[in-house]
Amino acid sequence: MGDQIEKDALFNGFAEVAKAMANGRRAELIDVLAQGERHVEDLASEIDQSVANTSHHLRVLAGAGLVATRREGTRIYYRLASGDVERLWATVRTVAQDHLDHIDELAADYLGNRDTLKEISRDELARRLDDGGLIVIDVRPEAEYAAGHIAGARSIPIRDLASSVRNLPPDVEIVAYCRGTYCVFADDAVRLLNGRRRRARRLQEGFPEWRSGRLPVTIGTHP
Amino acid sequence: MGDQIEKDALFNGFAEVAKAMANGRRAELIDVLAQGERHVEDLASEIDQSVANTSHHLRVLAGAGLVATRREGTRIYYRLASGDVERLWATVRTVAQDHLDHIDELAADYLGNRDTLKEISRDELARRLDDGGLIVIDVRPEAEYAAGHIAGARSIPIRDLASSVRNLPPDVEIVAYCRGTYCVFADDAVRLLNGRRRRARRLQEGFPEWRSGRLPVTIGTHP
DNA sequence: GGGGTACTCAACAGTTTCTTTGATAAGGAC
DNA sequence: GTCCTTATCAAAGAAACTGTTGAGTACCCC
Repeated sequence: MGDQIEKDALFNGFAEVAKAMANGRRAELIDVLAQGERHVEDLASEIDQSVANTSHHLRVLAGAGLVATRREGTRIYYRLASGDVERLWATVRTVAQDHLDHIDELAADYLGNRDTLKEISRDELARRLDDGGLIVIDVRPEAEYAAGHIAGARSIPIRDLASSVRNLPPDVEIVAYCRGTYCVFADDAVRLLNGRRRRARRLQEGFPEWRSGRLPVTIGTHP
Repeated sequence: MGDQIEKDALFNGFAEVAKAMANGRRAELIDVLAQGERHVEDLASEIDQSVANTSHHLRVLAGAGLVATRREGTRIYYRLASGDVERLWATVRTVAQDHLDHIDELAADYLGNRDTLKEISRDELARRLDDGGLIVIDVRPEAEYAAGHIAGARSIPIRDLASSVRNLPPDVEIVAYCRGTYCVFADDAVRLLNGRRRRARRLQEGFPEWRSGRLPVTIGTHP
């Protein structure tokens, strides 16, 4: 017991988990899967990769135990293996944000300037949900809305928002949310709505944080 | 804003953090550094690698912002950059333990059979520290004891334990602790003590968990 | 059973990472 | 200033990883 080779093997085992996340495309997959389960073809188009490559990366994630699968006919649905994996991904983002010098710059390049965007915190939204006088829109792809969304939110994927603005009642404040702090959908939604002279704010966090905070969630699409 | 190339770059950034932990030797370094700061030569002998290779891995960790340094004469001391990094390492271990099929086997190979070893929880030890009637020994290397240890614990590195048993008062229960759940030092200590007909238990967690639980800690060696 | 869809597997070339070796820099002792 | 210790750097071969291509397998519908 306690010899060097076995110690190395054990720590290599721990490193396998990190290795599974150690690729940008796999990180994207985990970020998407944190929203809810999706099938392979869907995931491939989401991360803009070939199905074969996406499948390959998903197998790597499955090999490290980070994701699990379910078959439904010809489709295979992948999901995160547990809330621990979600927590791991959140911790990686936190450490990157706090300690990696250039992550702010990369985030700014991707997200653009957020200074002019109004925000609302999770807790404030939770309070004001009951009061009414507020419309919450989920601007993620429909599949993610179906897999779970903030109770009372309406699904308007960001691609459809421009053509759907007219259907939103005027003079009511709108809150848009998406996958999380590093997701651009809600930003784009608020910018678009502001351009149409609507009052709009962005939820600071995303759906995974809302769900893990045990705030009210609905699963499935409404009739 | 929001284009694919920039999105990929951002997620590659997040993946850098995971990549930094994605090597068994670097995982060992993080595990040792979670105990407190150490200099390079010391770390090299701890993980049984050349100084050059250890230095190389430490530069990788520093590049990802996971460790920070301090110079003291010719020595350079490395430490974890923050409690976030400690938390990240703990989360990786948790996920590996819960989701990686063969980690139990690897742990068993390294640690041996723990069935016959008595344990004590962190909370129970914290309660019984005040009562007395208990000796706590820190069986990690001296440098780790010096960097911080459980208040009231005595430093007896595992290598010195066999020759120091006679100095421990008889008929008093002994609690041994080390780096954490996957550290073998306390196991070996309890086995050795049991062999000498002493009552001994192993602290379930290690020093990092004790410290992050805000339980009483002392820094430095005693006169 | 035939044909189509959804996904995985195997092989391959290009790239990156790991460890070792030997050289170089920075600081302290004399 | 010279020598010694400590740590980093540079180069190089071996090993592992990435993304693509084309073949193969599982399931469904007819």
